[in-house]
Amino acid sequence: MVGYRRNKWTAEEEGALLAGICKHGAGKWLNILEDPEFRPQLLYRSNIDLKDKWRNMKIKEKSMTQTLDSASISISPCKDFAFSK
Amino acid sequence: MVGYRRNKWTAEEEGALLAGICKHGAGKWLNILEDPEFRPQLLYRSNIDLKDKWRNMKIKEKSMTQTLDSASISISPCKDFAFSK
DNA sequence: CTCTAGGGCTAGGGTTAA
DNA sequence: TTTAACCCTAGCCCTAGA
Repeated sequence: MVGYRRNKWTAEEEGALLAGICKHGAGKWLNILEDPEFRPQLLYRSNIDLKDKWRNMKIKEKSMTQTLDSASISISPCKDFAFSK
Repeated sequence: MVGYRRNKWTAEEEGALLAGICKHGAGKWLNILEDPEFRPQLLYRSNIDLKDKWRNMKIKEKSMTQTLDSASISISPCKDFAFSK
């Protein structure tokens, strides 16, 4: 379509997504979107966008795993986020 | 949820569902499931699964209808199945 | 309470822009 | 060629009403 452009994810959006996953769980995309805690940062994203982004982030992480393993480093997806239950 | 996987329908399962519908009628999902004639092929399906699959099959058929119409072809859902009343 | 009907949402394969 | 972003839709969930 004319004027169409891809919308790249910002660091802020990624942070809101990760925090949302930690709070609601992966797969609860609409819950994350509707949470007042994350909605402001994710206004221009759909639940499908969240799902697709999480998949891409997991792929990226997986491609880094071997490097991290060899350095004895492990990642905890939620350790950097504080949120209300 | 953890460990969750999609369960794609096999040709055998679809055949059992169609034969079950021809024998018991669409909507009689539990009757179909409990029929010894079809239960073996549908062991890992719920009555809700049957309902959802039938809906999807109807959607597929509808999307083919125009093509078939233009070729003057009609489909009889039960013609390929023999069963005991 | 159980079962079905139909709307709603997700998972994963597929496609495309860059 | 690679891949993040986006599309398609079968499969699964939620729940009102019978």
